[in-house]
Amino acid sequence: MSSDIENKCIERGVRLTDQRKLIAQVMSQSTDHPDVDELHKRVSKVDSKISIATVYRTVKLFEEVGIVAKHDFKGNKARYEEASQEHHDHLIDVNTGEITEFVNEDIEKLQQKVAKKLGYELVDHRLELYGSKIKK
Amino acid sequence: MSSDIENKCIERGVRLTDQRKLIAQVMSQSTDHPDVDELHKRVSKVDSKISIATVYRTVKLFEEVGIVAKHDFKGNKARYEEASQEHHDHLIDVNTGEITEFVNEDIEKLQQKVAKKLGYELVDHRLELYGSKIKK
DNA sequence: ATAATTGCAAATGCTTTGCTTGTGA
DNA sequence: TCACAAGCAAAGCATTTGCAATTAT
Repeated sequence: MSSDIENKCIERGVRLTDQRKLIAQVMSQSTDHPDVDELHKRVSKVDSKISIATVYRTVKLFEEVGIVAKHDFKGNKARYEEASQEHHDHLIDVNTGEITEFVNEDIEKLQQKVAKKLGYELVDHRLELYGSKIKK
Repeated sequence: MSSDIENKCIERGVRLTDQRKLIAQVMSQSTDHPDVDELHKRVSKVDSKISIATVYRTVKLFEEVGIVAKHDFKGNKARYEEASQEHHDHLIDVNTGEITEFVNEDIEKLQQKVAKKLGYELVDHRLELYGSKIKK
């Protein structure tokens, strides 16, 4: 019954309030990458009294403890997704905003290589592809 | 005497005011990637009456006509650089904010390939590496 | 001449925060 | 019980904009 996110909260000492449980549940069910407004809309359907400040605080907290991932794609407000074990990057449809996740090991390796060559240890990276659907 | 940016303005029908000339000159001389505040500081040394609103407007205009490039690196305000003919990506020093530009054709090709495989035509992309200097 | 640009301050949009009341462990 | 969380409204921060005065062509 309790979601994966809820378990992670318990593990990581995050106090479980009704609001957090609800936000966790909505995040778990979301397959897209909602922004805070959208998240607030979704949780409001269940609890109409929940404040958007709480959504902001919760999403930030969840990010800090590694439960969700935050993305600042071009020209938009921050969007969130449940943190997954496997790293992946994103392709954003420039027409619809739709997001496709992908993994490419070759690119990952090349990034490491580039950083090293420049004298850096790679601690993070951001790779976003922006594209428009090819009609077939 | 007139900078490269000034010539581009003339070519592209951008009216040349003293403020724009000054901002163009400062951008041309900058080898780093200054944000609007920093740009405003630099131009203010020459013209103390220039408004930050003008810097915002100018930088936006220059971007629209392809004279400068805007970057929204993680967690910071927008930073700008003079648009260069050759595409490049950025490695950001997480400790100092220092930026190193790089080009990697293999990564570029792989990005095209990934997009294509997912059914998209690649129209834009963003690749940023975040690293910390390796002491030797 | 006159349409575009500036400077200023007010407005914006997203996000954070102070404070008082409510609540999970 | 009592430190922490929620709700609300106010504050912050980067950026944009309305308007009257100024300027480039």
